[in-house]
Amino acid sequence: MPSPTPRPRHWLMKSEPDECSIDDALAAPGATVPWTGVRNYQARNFMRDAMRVGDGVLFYHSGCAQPGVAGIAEVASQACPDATQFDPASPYFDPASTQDSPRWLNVDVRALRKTRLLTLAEMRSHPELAQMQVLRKGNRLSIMPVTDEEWRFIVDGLLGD
DNA sequence: GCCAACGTTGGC
DNA sequence: GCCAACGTTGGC
Repeated sequence: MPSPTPRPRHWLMKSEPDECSIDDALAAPGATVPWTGVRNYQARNFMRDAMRVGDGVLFYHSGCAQPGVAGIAEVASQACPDATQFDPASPYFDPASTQDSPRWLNVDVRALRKTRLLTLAEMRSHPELAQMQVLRKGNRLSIMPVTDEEWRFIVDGLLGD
């Protein structure tokens, strides 16, 4: 029998630093923030079906002048209904979602440390990272798995500085 | 179920 | 601000 693909244990999660930077996350109570506002089914399903507490997270700054990995974090909760979908004042309000059957979920993410910025350009320069999903043209997913090898390469590199 | 239109993402 | 890529919507 073919062995099933193991569950990813590491993730890359994008955040716009204007909204929540690694500094903001580290300054939050318990250095933990609810990862609300995900409105993409594939990203939601990663949180719902594959993430486990303790999984490693590359905290990635997107939609800014200097995109790249800005810190290391970990998954700190299971996926629960995202409260912002029920808040008409929120930009993430989803009038089609109901309390009985919430459409959107979020995990909590605990920031562990800020690192030097590993820029997209630098990531592209490393053959070891060439297969990373975040480097693919047209990539728009805000949450994606990172392989054990990619995780080790990046974390060792960042923490070795 | 197809597919065009539309909106959003995100790097540059 | 531009534009490529892609997800979603809605008419048919």
